Amino acid sequence: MQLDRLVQFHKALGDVTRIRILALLKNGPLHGQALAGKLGVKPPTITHHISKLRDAGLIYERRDKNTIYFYLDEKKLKQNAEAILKIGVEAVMPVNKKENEKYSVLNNFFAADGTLKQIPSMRKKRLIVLEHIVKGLIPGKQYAEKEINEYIKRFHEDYATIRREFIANHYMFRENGIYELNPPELWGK
Amino acid sequence: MQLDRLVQFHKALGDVTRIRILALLKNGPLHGQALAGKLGVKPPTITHHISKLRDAGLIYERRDKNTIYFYLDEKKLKQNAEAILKIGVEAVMPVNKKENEKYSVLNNFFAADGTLKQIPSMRKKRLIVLEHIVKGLIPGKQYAEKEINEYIKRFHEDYATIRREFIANHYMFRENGIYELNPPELWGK
DNA sequence: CTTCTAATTAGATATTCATTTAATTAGTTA
DNA sequence: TAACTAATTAAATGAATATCTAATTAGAAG
Repeated sequence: MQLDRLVQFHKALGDVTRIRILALLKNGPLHGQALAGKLGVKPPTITHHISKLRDAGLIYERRDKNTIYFYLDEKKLKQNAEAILKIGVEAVMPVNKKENEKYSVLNNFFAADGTLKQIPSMRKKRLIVLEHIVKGLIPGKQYAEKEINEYIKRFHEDYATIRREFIANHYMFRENGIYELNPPELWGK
Repeated sequence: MQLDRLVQFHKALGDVTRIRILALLKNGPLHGQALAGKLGVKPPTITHHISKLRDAGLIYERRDKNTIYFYLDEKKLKQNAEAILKIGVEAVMPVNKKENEKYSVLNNFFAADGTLKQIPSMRKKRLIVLEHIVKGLIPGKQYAEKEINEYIKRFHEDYATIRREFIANHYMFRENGIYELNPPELWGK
């Protein structure tokens, strides 16, 4: 996933020692011992940090005798640094098509404060919205009609319509004026 | 220090949840509960992440009734994201004038592999170089002349000159052919 | 004044991670 | 082959940190 690469990149730069390594390598390649000396840390520490930077694709290396020179890949650095500016919600929110559709419907019909802006007229979208609302109710709990109305009003003023939809689409059932959730496999049927 | 700000910024983006928050806020402000819902985490988790993003200067907020809306500061985001591309060694290596001078002298006279390219003729610079070399010796330990020579040779072939400079500038003292470090307060006197 | 709601703080837990020393590997040179 | 050097790996330790539940605060509305 695109997202993980971004996180990895920023994690790689989220450390003083690594930023210093990076700044040093900007002036040209250096080998491990030189880095360790300049930064006042031990060689294994350099190995550790180098491997993180390498994993993030920011450096490459060339061997000369026993000495390995580390090079900064400035192009990759630039690419990654700018990636965060271009990222969009798609890259970051549920991936599969179904979930994605669900997400965009919810995004369209619910305001940022969680209230329902409008009841969808397309049945498919309406079901998505109903499911979202019904998820705030407790399975197995018995609700008086008044309770249900109050609950629904937190989302939308037309509680009567939504309450009827709950029943008609089998999200809930009613017995003697008491409402209760159906098991999820019946929802929307 | 400039460096710490950079680290803080990248640390702030080095986490999946925070990158997601950021991507969501790109489409406009959201409040805590909305973020928690969309991301599937609990409100305290949002508070936690928001405060990191806020500390990094990436978001600001506006209150409406009980609800606090978080806004992405896209300008700051851009500035910080690009800062890593512009950073130089100065920002990342010893800061105060004295240390800085030290650093550039060492950089000029030592090769990347740690060897001394040339013994400085200016006394001030020579002292910096001597101090650097002498720091590899163990305080309190007694060295035979041969050991000292061997040690110095790792830096420069003219070990005799450097060994004499050690004594003349009080980095070490000699007693019955045995060498030992002086305490640092005597160095260079 | 009481109740409600959104946000935050406190405290706990489990995980990640930077650093070190000691041991090992890989490659060079004699 | 043996001796050396630079780098890496292994293992240990201590600090930072992502998340949660439970308790608390701050503001709004009845």
